[in-house]
Amino acid sequence: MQSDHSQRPTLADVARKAGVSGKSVSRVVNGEAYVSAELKAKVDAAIAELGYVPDLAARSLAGARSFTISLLLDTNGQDYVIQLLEGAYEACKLNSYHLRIENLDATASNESLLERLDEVMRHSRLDGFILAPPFSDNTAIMDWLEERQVRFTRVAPCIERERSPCVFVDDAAAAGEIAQYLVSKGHRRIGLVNGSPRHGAAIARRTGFLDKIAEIAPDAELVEATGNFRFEDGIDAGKALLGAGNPPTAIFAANDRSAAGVMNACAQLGISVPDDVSLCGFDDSWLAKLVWPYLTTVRQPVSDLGREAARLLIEKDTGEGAPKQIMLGHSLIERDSVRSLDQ
Amino acid sequence: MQSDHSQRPTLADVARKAGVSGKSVSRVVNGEAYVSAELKAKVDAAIAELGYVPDLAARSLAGARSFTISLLLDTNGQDYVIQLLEGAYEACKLNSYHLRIENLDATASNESLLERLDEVMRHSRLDGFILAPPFSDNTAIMDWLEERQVRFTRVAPCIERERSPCVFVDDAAAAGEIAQYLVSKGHRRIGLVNGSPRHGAAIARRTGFLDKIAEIAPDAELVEATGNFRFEDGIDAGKALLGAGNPPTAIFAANDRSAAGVMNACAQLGISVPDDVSLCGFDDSWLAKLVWPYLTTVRQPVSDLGREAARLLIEKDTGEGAPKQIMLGHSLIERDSVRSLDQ
DNA sequence: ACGTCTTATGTCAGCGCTGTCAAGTCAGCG
DNA sequence: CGCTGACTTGACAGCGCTGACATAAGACGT
Repeated sequence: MQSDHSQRPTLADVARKAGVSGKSVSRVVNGEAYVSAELKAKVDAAIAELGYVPDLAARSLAGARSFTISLLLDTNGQDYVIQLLEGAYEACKLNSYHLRIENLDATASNESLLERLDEVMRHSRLDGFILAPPFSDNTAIMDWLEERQVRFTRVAPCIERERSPCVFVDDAAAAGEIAQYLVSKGHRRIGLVNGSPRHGAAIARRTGFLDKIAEIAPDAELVEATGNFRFEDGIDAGKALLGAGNPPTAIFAANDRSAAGVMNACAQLGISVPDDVSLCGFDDSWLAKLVWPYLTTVRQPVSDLGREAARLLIEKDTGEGAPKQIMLGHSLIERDSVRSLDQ
Repeated sequence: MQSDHSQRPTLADVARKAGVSGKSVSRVVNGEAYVSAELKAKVDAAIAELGYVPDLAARSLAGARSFTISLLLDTNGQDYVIQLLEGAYEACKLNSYHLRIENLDATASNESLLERLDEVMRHSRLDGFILAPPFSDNTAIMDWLEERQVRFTRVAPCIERERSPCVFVDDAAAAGEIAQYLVSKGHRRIGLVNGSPRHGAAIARRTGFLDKIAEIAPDAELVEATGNFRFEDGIDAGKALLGAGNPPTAIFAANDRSAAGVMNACAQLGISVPDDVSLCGFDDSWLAKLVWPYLTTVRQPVSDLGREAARLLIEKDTGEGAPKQIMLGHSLIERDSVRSLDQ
């Protein structure tokens, strides 16, 4: 019944076909040193012919590595989660790794987070962790991991970037570009909807925005509103900013979600975007095209962030002198929510 | 260096502590038959004391099962993906299973889908698949899987439900409830924004809605618009429905996303929701609370669907006479996008 | 010519578990 | 009272791979 039990060729099959020892095949597969080009060629040929794929279970049982990494994130209300996942998965697939998702509640106490982590660790062998925001800035988790000598990489950390391999975008520069863009469109009275003070990224975006404005248009008026990255915050901020006298001609919201909120406030107030007020978001999440007009925003290469973070973790062995901190580029996505005042 | 190499207790440790053979521990862990209560008690005590957790890698290497299942879905534009994932993950975690995500492009040809599946199968041992929409209605995939005797369960299938274990909600009944609700609010001129004809669910929703209207308010006027579940479709449909003379007083869109599109069309047309037109969506996805006013919609217990689908797959052994087709309840979520005409 | 180091390949045990088979125990039964 | 068959437990090989170690063949220095 189970005799057909997966015809998958084994390492031994490859060895037989190539006329070498099993260990040699293993060496080739793992890219170990001291393998002659000739032997490698023979083995590679046999592998290709048989369509051999190493068995993960056997590898992790026999060796020190588990070929499994874990992604720590909070799916709650985060629009980039899927893209992050996609990127990380891709990198894992490419390297024959498993990816485990660990969905934690970012608002939970550090103790309960660590407890959960402990549970995770004792339930499966893990080669390392990817820390997604806001865990990428959680020093308690980093301490805990380091203490246990567990490797980890971080996505979009804002603090202690040299503490681990990490990938990020330059939030401040990106926000600065938005500032530059709005100023170039003639805006001089600008509203700013801030993000959660718990996210370092929110602070970087604010600072980058403000600094750039001060640099290129010191005469500009700025009005800030507090926020927390949520849709409702955007609504409130939008009402606060636009309901008062002398409203700004443009608003920059720290993420797309709160920008969508601002847009809704506009709809409620009978204000037209972009005719009456221009609007910029941040993230280029799927939300940016679920509002009308489509949102001008900054694209973060989120799936690339996920992919690179996974790659950094996986390639610890191979990756040698490569820089451990990777900054990825962002780009301003011009859509329809900003209008020029110069005409 | 690697001497501390995970203190995880092994089956042998448990056996020693309990004074029984390793095989007996294995029997208890796997809930096999022919184990005396006495032995089970001893073993359970030892397991608890040691905090023993079976090693997945060793289990799958030694046994026939891999303790890994795969979830086939298309993340593209689907708002329920994360919830589905969460549910499936939870069930897996609970049973010490691994979950692999396979993200396929639903618009690809069946050949390329099957090719991809083949690749997936030869790269990892898999105990089975969960087919999410629209793959849950793909007979080519089902044929292929059955041919290879690979087990699978389906989420929200619309055709051949008895063909495999599956979980679903009664789309037709849910749409009928929306119909009833709108009629009870006094609406008699109603618009319908249809979903993708490729999704069986879209057809069920339409039929359920129409049938119920015919039953309880045969005098009602219905206007249909084609759609494809997308935001843009909602915009187009909304404009078509509301731009013409004698517009409907209420609109039912086949999913939240296109409902959001309708809402945008309203904003563009200067039509107020719900004052000028009432609006219902379907899914209760995140989007329902990312529009203003919040969307009245039908909640599908998506994460439960995921969880149950995984459970059905995992418990094939244990689950005996249990029904293989599970229908989960839906519920109408009344928010702010519908108004009563009776006052 | 001989030891020594580097390179290249092979042998073999064993990771932690389960499948198979064997070996017991004990009830019921002719 | 011995025998069948349903239970209950254990011994042991081996899943597919890698780590540790052994071995062998040049390269090099003295």
